[in-house]
Amino acid sequence: MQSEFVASRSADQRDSRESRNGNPQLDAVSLAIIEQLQEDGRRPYAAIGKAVGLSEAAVRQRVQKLLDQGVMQIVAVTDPLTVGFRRQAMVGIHVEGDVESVADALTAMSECEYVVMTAGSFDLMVEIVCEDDDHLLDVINKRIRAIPGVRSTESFVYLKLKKQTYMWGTR
Amino acid sequence: MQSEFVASRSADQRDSRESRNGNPQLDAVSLAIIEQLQEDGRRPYAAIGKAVGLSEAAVRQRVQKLLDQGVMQIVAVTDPLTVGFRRQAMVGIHVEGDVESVADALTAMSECEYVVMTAGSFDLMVEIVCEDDDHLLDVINKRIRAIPGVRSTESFVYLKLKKQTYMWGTR
DNA sequence: GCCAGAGCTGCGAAATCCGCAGTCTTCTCA
DNA sequence: TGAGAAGACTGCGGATTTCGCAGCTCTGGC
Repeated sequence: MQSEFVASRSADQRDSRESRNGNPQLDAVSLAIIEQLQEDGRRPYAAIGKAVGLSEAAVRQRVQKLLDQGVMQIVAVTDPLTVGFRRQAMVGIHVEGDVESVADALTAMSECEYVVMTAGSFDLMVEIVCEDDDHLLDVINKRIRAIPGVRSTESFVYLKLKKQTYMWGTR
Repeated sequence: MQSEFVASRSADQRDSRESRNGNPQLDAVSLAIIEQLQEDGRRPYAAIGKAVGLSEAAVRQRVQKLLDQGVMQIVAVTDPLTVGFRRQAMVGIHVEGDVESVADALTAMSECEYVVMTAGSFDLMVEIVCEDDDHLLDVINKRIRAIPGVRSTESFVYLKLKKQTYMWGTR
């Protein structure tokens, strides 16, 4: 299973040249490769090579490295509604004590699709994907509020998803 | 370019059998195919076929149909930080008047990665990806607040992305 | 100058993709 | 009730892509 990002990576996965924040430094060619794959994740290496000015083999090696490093992943993404998850919500969380440990507990929950630590009136924001209202209620009231350190929550139930892109770096 | 979801689809793209909300109904086999591609977007059709009990050609036809229908897309997703976007934020928006038109305006902005209409104390929530603080400030104060109907906004700057998955339907 | 490592190219074999013809089932309608 | 249309699947062969590897070039360290 590789469809998960975790912010920190182990040392042996890092590139030799890395920037201040510990992430590998990408050159223009790698960015161009990523752009190609953001348009179509199954585009052949030869076609990408032609677009970015590299041989098929070189593109293949770069893509493999980007995947190994965790810089990028190639996956199917779906509209949750279509796949049977009828309730989604963003939940803002106020924490007392250690925010990181609360975040870890949330990360471990399969219903939490997206967990981010924020500055502002919430300490954490979490996106939740559920099958129905009962499921959502259960997750928020029983599971999230039961985590030690969670002081209060505020929920924003999704009415309509208007846009969802994956085009970072294509601007 | 196909890396964008829009919630409403034109009539001719719809499946013959569709559920109440207008989305195509997926059977267990299509879900299983999606799961396979959520683990690895480049997995060969033959391997998927073996896993779900279908021929290579049948898998290929189903995948093509899922892509055409907009149920799923196969794309590269990246860690924005690695690709040079150092500031991300979730912005909650209070709207007066037509929420949909504000949402459309936000959808048109390339910095808005994610736009969703919500119930709760915000009418809209938007995820923004920027290169730096100046860029973020410009987007929020100059661009978003300039949209007619936007009454006020509240920002939550990302400190740390803890989890980001694409595993809907894999539970 | 020499070595080691990283990155690229070219190439042949193996695997995959792709289009198509044919089969089977279901559904519709006269 | 039967003809016919539509949808979905299989099998197959040719085209394309992927994959592994040997060899080349460039760079940095010593």
